[in-house]
Amino acid sequence: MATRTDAPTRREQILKEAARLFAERGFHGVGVDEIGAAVGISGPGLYRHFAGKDAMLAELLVGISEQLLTGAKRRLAEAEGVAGSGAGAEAVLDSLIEGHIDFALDDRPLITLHDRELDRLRDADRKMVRQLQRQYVELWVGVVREVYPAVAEPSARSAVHSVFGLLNSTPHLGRPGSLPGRAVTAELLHRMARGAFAAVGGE
Amino acid sequence: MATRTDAPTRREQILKEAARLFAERGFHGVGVDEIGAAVGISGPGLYRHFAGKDAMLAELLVGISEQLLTGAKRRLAEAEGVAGSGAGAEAVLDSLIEGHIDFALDDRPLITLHDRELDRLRDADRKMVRQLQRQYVELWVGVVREVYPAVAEPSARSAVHSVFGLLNSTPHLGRPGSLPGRAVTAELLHRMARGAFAAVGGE
DNA sequence: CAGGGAGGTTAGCGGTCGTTAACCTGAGGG
DNA sequence: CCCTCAGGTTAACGACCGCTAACCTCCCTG
Repeated sequence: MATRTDAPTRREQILKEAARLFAERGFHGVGVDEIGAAVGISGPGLYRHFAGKDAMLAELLVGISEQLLTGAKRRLAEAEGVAGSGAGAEAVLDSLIEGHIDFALDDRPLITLHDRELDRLRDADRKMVRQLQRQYVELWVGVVREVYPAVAEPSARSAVHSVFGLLNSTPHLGRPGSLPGRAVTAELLHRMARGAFAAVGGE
Repeated sequence: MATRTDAPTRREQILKEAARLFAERGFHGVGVDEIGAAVGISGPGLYRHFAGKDAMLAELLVGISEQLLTGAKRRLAEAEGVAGSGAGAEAVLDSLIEGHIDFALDDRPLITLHDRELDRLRDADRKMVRQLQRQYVELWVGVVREVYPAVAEPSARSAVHSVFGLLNSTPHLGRPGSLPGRAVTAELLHRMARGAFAAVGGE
């Protein structure tokens, strides 16, 4: 599956810089000239690679949602391949949390965009992103209810959304340098997420 | 101190509608004409009440920050008036959580703005908001470390930010109608917040 | 009853932004 | 050696947006 070690294509450069700028100043707060300047070309040159500013945001958001969902499905399948059921659920939940934390720590601008600029999309794109997000949430809900069978579905769904809020708080934790180390932060977030779920499950 | 039961002034109407619109479409995504239309006047009429669009956002964000900090200080003082120390810390933390949840549930647009549009402020306003936010965080950190003395300060601060992320997830919990009831949601969030802190404190 | 301020209105200016048009250039292939 | 085409460039257009100017109309008050 050829993990990409190639140099990034121009398209990828643009997407990365656009994500950073959108996260910093908001979709409407960034001009196409700035995005172009960030990759060394100027303004309208972007239109050789994207149909428009909207298309960049759409590709970013759809990409994020797909990546999250695909990763979660893979983790679920891997863990179910090992054990039959029961005790495995805890491990799956841990794996989901770990995956989400990796994403939140490594792609902070994307995490920021993910729940901030969704409404700027054209209808078709927004529906697609919403659907992917819903699938991701429902996957978590299923695992959570397997670990804590006493929790009703609406509560589980609220709990999942709230834990996402917790995990997605990484952009507020100070710039990468000031953190006490990536591994320590990841461990802290992981424990808090488990603690939050446990508080719902342990009536 | 005359708890306001009066009809809302025009200024307050404008601020409320502006908050809603800013939260829905972002600061740059809303025009002054739309804000005016939302309160029944049109466009430039707003300038009889505010110096400009920026001033509305500034007043909103400073107001939120002051309200949060003031409420937290009051709760801290009240609880310290009752008990001397020790066992009271738990009660103070519960009170802080309760206050933050009330705010997150009752003023969702403001919660959304609070961590989303801060960068659109003029330097002076942004510094003031940041300072108020910092005081609020530090107040929480102090209480958390009183309840869980084993937690180092940087961890406590990260934990507080993350719990804010958890509590501020209310805008993602579905529109007010679909919630299982305000009291139930508040209880759920409260338990999750306590569970998250406990997971950090109970090594 | 004069007058003045509070709170509106519409017209319009200046700047910015997304997008298109027209043109240029260098590398690869027949 | 020419042709093509990917990937740039600058100029410019049309729309929109924040804000000001100029004006109007009540309502209160001396």
